[in-house]
Amino acid sequence: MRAEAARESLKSKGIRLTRQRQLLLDLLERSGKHLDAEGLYRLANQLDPKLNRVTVYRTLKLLKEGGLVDELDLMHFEGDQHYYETRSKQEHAHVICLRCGKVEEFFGDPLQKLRRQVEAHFGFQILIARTEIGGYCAHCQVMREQEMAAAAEGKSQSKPVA
Amino acid sequence: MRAEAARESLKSKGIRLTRQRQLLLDLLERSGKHLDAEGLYRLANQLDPKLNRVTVYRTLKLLKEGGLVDELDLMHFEGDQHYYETRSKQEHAHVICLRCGKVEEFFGDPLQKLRRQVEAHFGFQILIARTEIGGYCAHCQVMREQEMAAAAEGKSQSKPVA
DNA sequence: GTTAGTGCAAACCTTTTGCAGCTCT
DNA sequence: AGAGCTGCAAAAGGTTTGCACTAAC
Repeated sequence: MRAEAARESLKSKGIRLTRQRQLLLDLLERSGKHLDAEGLYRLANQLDPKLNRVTVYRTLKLLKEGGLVDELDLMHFEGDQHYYETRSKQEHAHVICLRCGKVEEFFGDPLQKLRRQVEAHFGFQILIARTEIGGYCAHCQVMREQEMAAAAEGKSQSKPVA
Repeated sequence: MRAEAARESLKSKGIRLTRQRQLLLDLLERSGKHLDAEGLYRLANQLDPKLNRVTVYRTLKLLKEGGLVDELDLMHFEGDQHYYETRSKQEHAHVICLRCGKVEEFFGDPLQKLRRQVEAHFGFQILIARTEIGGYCAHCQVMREQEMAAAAEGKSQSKPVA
């Protein structure tokens, strides 16, 4: 259904819906989100071993320019690559745990309010908005405390606490 | 004043305040914000021709890890480099015009509200938050309309509007 | 005097480009 | 037929690393 819309959108711009592009678009929509170019390439390459990494980059660029996918950085948790997600849902922020890498999505009115205020305040026409939040998830906050305690103990090994 | 705090913060971590680091920190604080590594390098290099690009990268990494500077992407308007600003002011969003590249800063309560909601909703401990908004500034909206009109006319040159 | 930091060169990773051949329409 | 697209190889842009030398504490 979503895929249909995408296809229409591309066709209307005189962009060819080749076998490779269908594959990539499908994978982006199906597979859990936040794939980077390399990840998408690996998935695609399993299904079509001839498909080239360059085609992935070119297709992602195309979809991004066409407004069909959004580009994310996810706080560069793993490196400097970009991640992509289909522009399906409502606007949301990405919340990334800097310890375990888990990504949560947050929907909420502050995002819409922010958008409206920026438009009003600057007379700005918003095309893309991206909010990324980094920190520690509930689980990793606990883990970190343990890690810190362990590290402190390790340090005072030769001079144990009285 | 700000510089002092930064120096203290570094010293307390046993990090040496070398000539190069002082220079870079000063430049980051003085010069208008949103410098990327290369821009900072060029500024620094004029004052100390021996200072190496690598030192800039290493120092930026250090300052980022120490929470003294924030890293921005600015929607990758000019490329895939990162930009840096000292963590002086209150939290703000960056609003980037995708035509002229101008960067505005937006302060406003939606940002704090968002932060509080995310913390409450996920039990998340936020370390960094980044909001970047891309689109067209008031001025460029007008320019774009003119450009579009001109382009349309160019296209229909051989077949002018009746 | 130690330990941390610098400079230099070279490597690295991600992404882009040039070009010849292939493929949709 | 012809514009658009792909694959391959090679280059580019941004950043990191290994190592010997230097400087801060």
